[in-house]
Amino acid sequence: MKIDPSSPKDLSAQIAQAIRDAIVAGKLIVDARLPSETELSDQFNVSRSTVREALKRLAAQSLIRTQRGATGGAFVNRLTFEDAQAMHVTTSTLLLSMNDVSFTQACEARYALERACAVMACTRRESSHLEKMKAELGHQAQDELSDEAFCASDVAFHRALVDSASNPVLSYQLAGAVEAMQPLMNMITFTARSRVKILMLHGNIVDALEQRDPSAVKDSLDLLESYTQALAEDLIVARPSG
Amino acid sequence: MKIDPSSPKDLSAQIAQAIRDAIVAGKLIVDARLPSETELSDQFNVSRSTVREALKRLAAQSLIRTQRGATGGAFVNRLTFEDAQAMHVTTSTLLLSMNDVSFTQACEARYALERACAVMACTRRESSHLEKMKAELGHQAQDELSDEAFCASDVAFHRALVDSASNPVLSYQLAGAVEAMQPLMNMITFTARSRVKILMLHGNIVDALEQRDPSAVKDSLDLLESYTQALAEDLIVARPSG
DNA sequence: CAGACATTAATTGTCTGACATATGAAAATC
DNA sequence: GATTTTCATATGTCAGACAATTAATGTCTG
Repeated sequence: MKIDPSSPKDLSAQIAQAIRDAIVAGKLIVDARLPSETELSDQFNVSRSTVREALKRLAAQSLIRTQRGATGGAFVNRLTFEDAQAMHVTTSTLLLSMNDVSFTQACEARYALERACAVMACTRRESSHLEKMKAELGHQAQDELSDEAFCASDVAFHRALVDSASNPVLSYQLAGAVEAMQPLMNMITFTARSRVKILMLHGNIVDALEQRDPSAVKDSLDLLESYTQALAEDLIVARPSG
Repeated sequence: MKIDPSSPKDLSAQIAQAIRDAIVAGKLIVDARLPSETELSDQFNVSRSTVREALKRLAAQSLIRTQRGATGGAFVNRLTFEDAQAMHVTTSTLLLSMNDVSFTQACEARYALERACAVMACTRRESSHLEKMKAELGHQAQDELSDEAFCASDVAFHRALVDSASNPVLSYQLAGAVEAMQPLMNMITFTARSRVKILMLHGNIVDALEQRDPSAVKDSLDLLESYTQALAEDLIVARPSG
């Protein structure tokens, strides 16, 4: 692991990259302990502060964890699906909010991915998944729900749908797409009538899943997508200024 | 933005979180300049080193960029699809390598997502996409290619397929799934015979896309998935120890 | 001997102050 | 007016110190 002091990049960035490469290449395996900060500063011939900045960069990516005390130090972290998913959601949310992606485009991507799960979910879904979805339906039927709460339940419903495909890799990949949509969905004002319609469409999805009917699931998702897009369309027409 | 000195979390982690929250909430917009490190250390009542560690954490997530000099400082970064995609690929790759995810599971997720693009690609694909895919086919036909190079071309082919759906949100989401598979694919030894077969299946996909035939694209992808899974199956049988 | 308690050593977390380096803007000079 | 110099400001790096945490070790006591 070599460092170039004349590189345009910060020393701490170079050191972080060197350690990251070692992890990706498998030279540092999970739970392996890195040399202490003092040892690293000797190896790289930089100050301890610089090493620490490098380690903080890696910690921000959940690549390492640190522990104080006698047997402490920095350890290669096992990246869990949970951690990765949380990072993915944050990144996706910011990506959408910072790049004025059209609602149409984001929505299209989301439903395209969800449809991909639908077929698998039909063969794999268990009763617990259906119960989770039905619980969310019950929640969405409450009149006094705020728009935000309605959207949050909507996200939970779709997360359950994705999870019912019983493939954690798929769930992880789709979490970003589904959850990152929430801020955009929150912009929609759901009237009582639109809520009833969405509830009905959600019900169709659950029914189709219950009967393990892939094409019915696909059709219900298509309808829901069209309706969501139409609601967003109305929003743009109603508020052309903002 | 408040900091709790008695919290179990590091001060630098708390400060990073506070600034991150401000960015996500839109209180700090793109290209906004953060207070200088000295000002931040006064505001949070911590030392400059602690502030710097917090800023490095944010920089590691591409949330800010820093610039030296008189008018320099830390600025809120516009997260580009390119940045987000690179981060997603790194995370996904590590996630798969650290959690002994089965080839079957990862492969299944990948093809499920690709199928989702297929329908859209049929209506949206442009000739440039087809040309890119055909170029990769030509590449894959070369006998002297190493297994690694063959896999790399395979990834490029599938990336082109995903991109031909012309939805950047979709491309971003799928890049992780497709590219993270490469290390797993690299474990497969591609015989001359299996290469010919894969080449043929890839050809079928391109043909179906050219004719804008969604069900034909889907069928070719199904065949390719089955064949890939079968190759992996052979690998496990042939090398049960490793 | 067993358990409670104190000591110690190792390690990260934080602070302080200094200097190096980069860079735009203002001032001085031609 | 154009060019050069100076300067102020900001991040990048370094060095050294102390605080806080924690496991291992040593010590005392019953």
